[in-house]
Amino acid sequence: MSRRPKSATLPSSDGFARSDNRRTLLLDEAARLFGARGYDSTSMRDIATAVGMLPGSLYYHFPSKEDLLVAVYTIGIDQMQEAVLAAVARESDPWKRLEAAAAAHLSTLLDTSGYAAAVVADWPSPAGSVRDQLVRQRDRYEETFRELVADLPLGPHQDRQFLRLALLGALNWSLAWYKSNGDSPETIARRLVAQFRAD
Amino acid sequence: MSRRPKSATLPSSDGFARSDNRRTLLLDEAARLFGARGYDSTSMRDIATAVGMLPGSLYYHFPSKEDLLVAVYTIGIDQMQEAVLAAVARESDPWKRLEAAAAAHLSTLLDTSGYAAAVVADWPSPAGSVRDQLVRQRDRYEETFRELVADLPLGPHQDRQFLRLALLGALNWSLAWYKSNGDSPETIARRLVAQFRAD
DNA sequence: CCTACCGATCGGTAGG
DNA sequence: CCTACCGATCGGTAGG
Repeated sequence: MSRRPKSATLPSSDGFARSDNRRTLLLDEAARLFGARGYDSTSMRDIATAVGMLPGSLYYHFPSKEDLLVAVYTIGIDQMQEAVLAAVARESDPWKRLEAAAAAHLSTLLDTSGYAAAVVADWPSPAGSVRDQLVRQRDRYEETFRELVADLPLGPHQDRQFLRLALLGALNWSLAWYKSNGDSPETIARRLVAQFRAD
Repeated sequence: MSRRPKSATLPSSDGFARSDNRRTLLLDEAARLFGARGYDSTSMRDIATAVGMLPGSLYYHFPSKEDLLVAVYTIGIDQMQEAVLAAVARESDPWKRLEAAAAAHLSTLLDTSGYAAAVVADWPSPAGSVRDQLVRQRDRYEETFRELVADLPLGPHQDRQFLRLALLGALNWSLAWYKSNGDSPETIARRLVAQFRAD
């Protein structure tokens, strides 16, 4: 459940630590590219160039492109989960808790690292054998939002299932229109959540 | 502003009409594949196979894959625009108008033809020279929603810009979770809109 | 992690 | 719209 491969902080005096630093760099660049262009539109050569390796060398670290995606995806989900849980723990009012969760979700999603963006950008995409595994990770993450919505006092037209779907859609779709020169992700998240407040 | 290339309804007794039927079939299959898998993940060979041509033959109808996307995209936007305007014209209450627009948007988006789905699935993607053209078409379409939201009586926490962004996000993101065996697109759209009603 | 390479697939074209 | 083909690029591998 750590955000980054743990050994990235080891001393670099031996081959193992250096190898791990390269692995971390590789993951970072893969996340950035998958997050910005999507899995299918990113080639192993793109990643190799970004990280300063030759294409074949990537396979020393990951057996396939799909395995690389799974690693990025898992870190991305963990980052969001960790950020949301930490943010929610500081609040007690149900709407304030949801606001905090949305702000954490969005600032992780829109940060430049791209790990969380890779998760959202490739939401339905990878049709291969890893698909079920990725979907399960997402479902587990969304469970937190289900619980947050369960505590909300609702207006007469609202229901919990579609409030959750509408909110997550509003948040995730911001990837399509967000420009980093305007409101901060936190501000955007709070203003999006505000549209669902009936009181 | 027609939904389909007009000549698809011409008699098939000469070469021109037959050629146009093939062109329409080609567009239909391209839309279905772009909508389901996205532009980058669909090859010209996929489309050729679906339409029963050889790969090189596609270039008799469209000079490039990008031109094919632009044609699909334009039809997709036109379909949504037409459906929304027709639906809105039947209502006068502001919320009922927005509901009707959302229902029209979503049933076009989730129908099996894939034209509108191709628009939404490749929202940020095509980075090439056609990008600006596609973005302009979308912006024009979203103008209708801007006007619909302008007529709404709002709650104390709401504002028109973010209500529009949140609603369109909630609607478009349904592509990520919609399964055709549950609620109808119209029902889903109305329930999503209901989450924003403060009264 | 590099060298050197593989077969498959990609968008696209000339000529008919 | 087919035949026949192009150079470029793809994910991936053997051997060191």
